[in-house]
Amino acid sequence: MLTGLEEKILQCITRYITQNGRSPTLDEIGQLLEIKSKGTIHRYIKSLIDKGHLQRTGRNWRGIRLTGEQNRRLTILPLAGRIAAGKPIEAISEQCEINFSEMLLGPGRYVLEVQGDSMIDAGILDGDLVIIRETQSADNGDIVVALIDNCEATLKRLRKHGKQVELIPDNQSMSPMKYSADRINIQGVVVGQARMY
Amino acid sequence: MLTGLEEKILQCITRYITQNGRSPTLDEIGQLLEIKSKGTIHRYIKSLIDKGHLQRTGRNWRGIRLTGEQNRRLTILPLAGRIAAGKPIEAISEQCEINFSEMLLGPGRYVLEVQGDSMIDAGILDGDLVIIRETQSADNGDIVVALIDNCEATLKRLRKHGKQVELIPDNQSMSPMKYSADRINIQGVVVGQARMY
DNA sequence: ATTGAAAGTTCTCTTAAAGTACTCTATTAT
DNA sequence: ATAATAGAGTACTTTAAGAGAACTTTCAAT
Repeated sequence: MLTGLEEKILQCITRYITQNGRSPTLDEIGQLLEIKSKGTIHRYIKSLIDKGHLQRTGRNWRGIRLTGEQNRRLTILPLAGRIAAGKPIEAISEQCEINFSEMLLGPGRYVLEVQGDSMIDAGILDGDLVIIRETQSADNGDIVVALIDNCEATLKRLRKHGKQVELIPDNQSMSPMKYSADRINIQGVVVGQARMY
Repeated sequence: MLTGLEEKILQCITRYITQNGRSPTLDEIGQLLEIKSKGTIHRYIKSLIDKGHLQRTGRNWRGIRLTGEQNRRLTILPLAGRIAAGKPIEAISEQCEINFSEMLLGPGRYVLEVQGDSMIDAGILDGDLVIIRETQSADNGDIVVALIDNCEATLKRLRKHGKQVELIPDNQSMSPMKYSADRINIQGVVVGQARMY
């Protein structure tokens, strides 16, 4: 069980890490909580480590880590339910959490900002972010980052016809384009899409 | 765990490589970061190599490579650039990272799975996830989770007209609905949207 | 092939900042 | 009264960061 101060310090550290990407120093914690003595802070950090809520990486500065339990909270949000027009929110029983790290993490992931409306029917709007997994190969129907003639890059849906490759915009007012396979270089496939309001 | 300088040097190298296509010399890094001693730079390059964030190709000049390991950070992904149909990927120099934790974290965040097509013109499709920030108040134009008569919940765009509240679906084939303000309860606003493929 | 400038490597020395280990005191609940 | 919690403060150790000297290696011009 945590005491009041332990709780406050743990929250403070969690917030600091999520905001700044690295852990705070003792003095910074002290400033945030208006505690003047870093000796005090240190004592409670230590008891939090003993209780298993924090870890320490070596003796480095800013070497406080959250334990796995808390770390998971960073990319997991509660999935409250389904929402549809005109119905109460339908509570979900089985899977009650959404883990974004599956989408975000992994080797060769990076983000592109989408410009233009060529994928609008797939719900990818101008300004959206797409998360790309680097790969040279892709399946039919995948949305891919394709390099045409080693020069132009574009985001389109892929369809292969033998030695022909078709790049299909998901936009009714645009037409698909066909290329011979050797002109097209797949750079990656879209594994996620996100938008912030 | 990276120290402040290690972090700065890694960022500096990444930016230099994306801008110039080759890695910088120690002195160039020193100039960019206003560090006079290349011995210092070298020390941190070395520890970055030890920690697996950089590689060295033989003993050539400008022989530093990125490993991609640094992309693994929790909710921060590199923003590689903008992509538009028919143009090369436009490299982004200023902000080269996207921090998803801003969207995902914070008090009172939860996720709903969207059912139906009522917000399709806003790029929110059936099956998408929306990240909600709990709040009772919202501004005109916000997409909100609204509770009608304490019974039905719905995801709509909000417009207030005095004591009237309009809930507008972003779907041309559906019509807005007006309610008196006391029948509507705002439960939260959409702060993000995500889709996984 | 030689050579000199540029780049990289390996040290030592220094300073400021951060972490650790204590002691002492005050408050509060049991 | 006693124990648990909370805080101040002091002294000390360790780490991060930087300067700079001395050295080796690489590269390109001759």
